Amino acid sequence: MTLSVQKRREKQKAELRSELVAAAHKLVQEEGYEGLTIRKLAKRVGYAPMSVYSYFADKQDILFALAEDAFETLARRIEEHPADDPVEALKAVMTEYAAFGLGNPNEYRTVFMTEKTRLPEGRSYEDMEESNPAMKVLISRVEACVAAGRLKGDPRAIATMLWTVGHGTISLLITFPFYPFGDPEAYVKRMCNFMMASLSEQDIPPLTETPVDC
Amino acid sequence: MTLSVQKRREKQKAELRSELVAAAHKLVQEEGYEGLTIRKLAKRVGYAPMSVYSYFADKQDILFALAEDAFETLARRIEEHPADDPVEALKAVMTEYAAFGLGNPNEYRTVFMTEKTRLPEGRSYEDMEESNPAMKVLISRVEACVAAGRLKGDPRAIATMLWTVGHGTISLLITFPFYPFGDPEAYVKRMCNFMMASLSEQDIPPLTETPVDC
DNA sequence: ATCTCTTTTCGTACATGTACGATGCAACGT
DNA sequence: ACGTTGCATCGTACATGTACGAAAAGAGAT
Repeated sequence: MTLSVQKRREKQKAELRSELVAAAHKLVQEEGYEGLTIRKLAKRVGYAPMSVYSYFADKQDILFALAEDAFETLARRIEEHPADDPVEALKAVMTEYAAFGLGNPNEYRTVFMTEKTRLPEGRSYEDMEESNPAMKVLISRVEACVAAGRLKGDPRAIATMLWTVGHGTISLLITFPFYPFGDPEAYVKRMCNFMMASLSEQDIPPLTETPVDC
Repeated sequence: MTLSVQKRREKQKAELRSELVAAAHKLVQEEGYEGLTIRKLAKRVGYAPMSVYSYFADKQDILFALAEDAFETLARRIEEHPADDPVEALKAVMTEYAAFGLGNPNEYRTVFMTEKTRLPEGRSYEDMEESNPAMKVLISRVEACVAAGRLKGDPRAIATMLWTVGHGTISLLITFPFYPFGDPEAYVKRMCNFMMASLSEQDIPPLTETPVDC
């Protein structure tokens, strides 16, 4: 029964890992994001500091795990959102996404604004789409708009452009809170409406490998 | 001559500071961005590590100083750019800006993607516009487009929206190089052209403090 | 039961940013 | 000339992430 032993080991390891994530979560709740240190986390679960590295490659890996939890909450909130009109449904993705980013700047930052030295255990962008539930629902709602004739063009390209603008909006609002964007929510809605109005009047070609002249 | 003494002191200090910046620059050239440490920098100029803190508040401050140099180069490159048509001149700002960001990801990151705990010695967004030469030229070229009747609406709002999209484009390209945007330059041009086409068909209202419903 | 090999745990050590306070020096008031 | 005051310099110390390798624990073969 070598296999079953292997499995048990892996399950144990996964359990300990999520115990660590839970402890990290609590630590962040109690002492703030910068209060999360390897040593404190280890002490919480009764480990030696270096033992944490049996479960996480480095500190970033822990932060990613925390952020992943948060993003799952986001995906759930998006799904729960009413979606009568396909365009409104798509707008809801962007506004929920923005609300999440503004409400969870640390998590947003670790996922979307930190250097990706190594992609976390995955290998291609497909992992990113798989692992980022928000991206999946974004594409599917773009496809719904295209199917309904409300948008025209390549769904992936449209989704990528929406992502680009949404990310630009959120990350600037996070990084420069003192810049006079005006009301953050109003600015998010402005960009969202602007994009939908603009996209609905153009046929968006697929993303291409070859450079194109101006 | 109390004043002259004061001035001399300040000048000396400024000189030493730029000597430090120069040394930091050389260090980065030679050993890469993460090779820049306070201790190495201090050793280069024959100081004790802690003496560096007489000239910089912290390490971020040094990185900002390095980035400022780089951004001045960017501003110069933009100014040098041919600008027959006002719309083309505006597009040139975005493409040059993007080329700079993609070519100097570290500097771009320190200025636009790191947490702003304390704004560097300044106090309001005006400092940011003053200190960021690229922003100044962006606004002035937007104003030129509005004056020429090629764009309609509030120049600051238009510039901010362009900045938002440009930043989203650059920062995603920097952060997710493996995502299939296609050719980076092509993607930059796509977003640039898309924005100009879209903006030219809408009247952009000023940024507002009050939230607006959808 | 004993030995071997793998995996998990952890002790030690190091580089780094930086807080705190001491030291020395230069300008100034008397 | 002399004490005072302010400031530049720096020595020491600490928290932190983490590399390296040792110790311990567990599984399988004999």
